[in-house]
Parts: sequence; C-alpha cells; structure tokens
Amino acid sequence: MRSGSIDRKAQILKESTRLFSDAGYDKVTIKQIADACSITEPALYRHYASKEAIYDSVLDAIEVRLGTDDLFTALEKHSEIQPFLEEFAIHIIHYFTKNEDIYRLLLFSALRGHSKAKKVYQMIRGSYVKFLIMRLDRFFEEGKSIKKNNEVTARCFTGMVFDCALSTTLWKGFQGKAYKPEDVVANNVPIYARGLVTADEK
Amino acid sequence: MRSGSIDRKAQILKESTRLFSDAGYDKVTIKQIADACSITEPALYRHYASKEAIYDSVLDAIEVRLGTDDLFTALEKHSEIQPFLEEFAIHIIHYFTKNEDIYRLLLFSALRGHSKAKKVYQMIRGSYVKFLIMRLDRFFEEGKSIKKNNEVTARCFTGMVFDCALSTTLWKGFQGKAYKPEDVVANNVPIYARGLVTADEK
DNA sequence: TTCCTGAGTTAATATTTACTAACATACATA
DNA sequence: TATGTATGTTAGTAAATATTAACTCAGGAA
Repeated sequence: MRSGSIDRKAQILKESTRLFSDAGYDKVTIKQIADACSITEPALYRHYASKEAIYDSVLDAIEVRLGTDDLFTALEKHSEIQPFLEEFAIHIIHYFTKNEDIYRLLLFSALRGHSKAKKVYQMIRGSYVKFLIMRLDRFFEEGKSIKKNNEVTARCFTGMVFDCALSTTLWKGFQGKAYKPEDVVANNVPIYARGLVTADEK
Repeated sequence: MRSGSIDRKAQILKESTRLFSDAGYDKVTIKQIADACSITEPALYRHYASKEAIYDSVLDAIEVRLGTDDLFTALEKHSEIQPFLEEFAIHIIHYFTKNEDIYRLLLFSALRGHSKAKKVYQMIRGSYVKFLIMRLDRFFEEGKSIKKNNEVTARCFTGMVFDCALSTTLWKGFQGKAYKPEDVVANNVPIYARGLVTADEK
C-alpha cells in the first residue's frame, strides 16, 4: 500500500461484509461493492481475484471479531448457576445485536451450503457450547446441579439463547410485542436455573 | 385441467418448493423448475405469470401443510406440565424433520426480506406460541406452575424447540455427536418443566 | 531523469436468465 | 365434423452481471 492512501483492501472487506450480510451473496453485485468503495469494478480485481474470494475473506475475518476469551474469564467470577447463566445469555444476545451481520452471514452461508459455513458455525456456536459444558460439569461436581447430560443441556440452553438473539435481530418485529433482552433473560433463565439446581439449594 | 393429464400446476408447486428450499429464490432458475417438471420454460408461464408468482404460491401452500389443530386437540389430554411440554416439543421436532423444506424456506424468505416472510413466520411459529401461552396460563390458574410472563416463557420454550429442530435438519452433523430428538427432549424438557412447576408439586 | 509498479480508468465480452412471440396440436364440445 | 382452448414447442430478446483487455498516470527507486 502506498503511503497516505487509504487501505482499499480493508475498505472492500468492510463494505462487502455489510452488503453480504444485508442481502446475501447472490444479491450483492461487484458493482455495489465497488460503488460503496467509490471505485470502479475492475479496480476491485486489483485487490481480490474474484467475488468468491471477497466472500471467503469476509468469512475469514469473522473469526477475528469473536473474542470470547474475555467473556469466559469474566464468567469465572460467578459461583452460582443462575447469575452465571444470566450473564452468559446476556452476553450472547448483546453480541449478536451489535453484530447482527455475523449471524445473518452465517445463516446465509449455511443455507446455501457454503463450504466455510460449517467451520464458521462451529467456531461461533461451538465455542459457547464447549465452555458451557465445562462449567456445567463443574457445577455438578460441586454438588450444585442435578445429574444431566451436560453436552445436551449446554447445546439446548445455547440454542435457546441464540434463538432469542435471532428474535431481536432477524425476526425483529415479527412476534408482536417486543421485549427487551434483559427482560426475556430475567424471565427465562431463572426457570432453567431452577430446573437445574439441586433440591437442597432451593 | 384436461382429464387424464397430470395436474401440472400442482407439479410445478411441488418441484419448485423442493428447489426453493434447497437453494433459495435467487439460485433457482425457471429452467430448473421446468426441467424438473419435464416441460419447457414458456410452458411454465401458462400456469404461473412469473417466477415471483410461483414463489408466492409456494409460501401460500405452506399454510395448508401445517395442520396444528390435530396436535392441539391431542395435547388436551395432558394435565401435567412435563408430559405436555414433552409431546409439544416432540411434535415440532418430528414435524420439521419431516418437513425440513418449510423451515429452510422460512429462513430464506426472512433473510431475503421477502414480503411474505413475516406472514409465514407468524403463521408457523405464532400458532405454536399462541397455543402454549394459553395452556401455560391455565397451568398457572390451576396452581400447577409458578408465576411467570407466559408470553415470554412460551416464546423462549418454542424457540428452544425450534432451534433443536434446526439442529437435526439444517445444522445436521455440525455439532459433533448427534443425539436423537427423543433423547434431547428427555434431557431438557424436564429441566424446563422442573423450573416451572410449583414447589408443592415436586 | 527515467522507468517500473501499484492502482485506477473506460470499453467490451461472455454468460446467464426471466420472459415473450409465434407457431403447433390434441382433446372436448357444439 | 369443425373449432376453440388448453397446453405445449422453438426461437428469440433484453437486461444483468462477473470478468477481462487495453490504456493512463502518479509516485518512489535506480
């Protein structure tokens, strides 16, 4: 890159991420991306070999944006199930509200059978599930939760939260009355937590 | 329709439903639909005015295929929360396993921002949620469940089940070990039910 | 100064694709 | 038997769109 000039490649990545998540791969044209970057179509090909190459880069870049490590560290402070699950859920919902494009892209590519969909899906969702399994196992060892298949439990709980996140983004306005994510979590996580804790704890 | 001849319009609907749910609106061509019906493209236009018209009909036809009335009648026999929720969940999961195309179509049309997406979504998911709210209200009146915002509760539980249904179809094989829907329900619905029932009941 | 290279342009191409025009024909009915 | 209509065909058209060809030009290195 020449000194003083803008980072065109980064600009293309940013604009195409926005466009692809808005409309999906097929509906976005090279011209749209080029226009969004204020250059012509052939100029795009100086930076990326093809439209597919741009899309690949967009999916690759998602990895960098996840950063779940901070969350997992923060969650260590909770020694009880309910507040732990609440913060876990709130984080996911807020994250996807702020990064709606990620989930849209994920759905688009998964539905289309894109080769990277599996990888991206496992990356995003799998990291949450894996951490939750580990923590649920520990809650059980500490005698705080009843015996369950924690792999299944973790998947389902994460699924419930992801679905809720979807309701506040993709399905926004589809379900009649809109609730704040905090209110939804405050209503439902206690149900789930109450169903998990050992009888003595109640 | 001429006697003895096949119902071409129904055939087009069936084949295009399959194709649209496989690949989404944009990726399906008129030629593909025509080929699937063993006719030429212009012949399609004898039955439908446009590609968009075919898609509209596909979404309209979903309504007919849902048939939740039977389920809701069958569920009346359950007087306890847990078996009720279990049959509710199992039904949805089995239904979407058998009719994977419906959920795929729903997602495609929602992502595409298709004008009918909202209607179809409300139709499919709303009917389950509405019924569940009504039943949860009754469980509470009977003193069988604790006080909750049942609209939120119903949405979340339905969301968890829908997500689980998705895991057995759209996300199949993405999550490592595959569990049978029955096993997933047997693990998770009791958690949720246990979190909902009044203390006396336990 | 000279020249190479990165980054851009305009113009064109090849392909895909929704849709139409014009024509053909078998069947039901008057 | 005659004929209109439903249903099909072949052969287009027009628009969209990914990609390429050929050329321009500014700025740093030799």
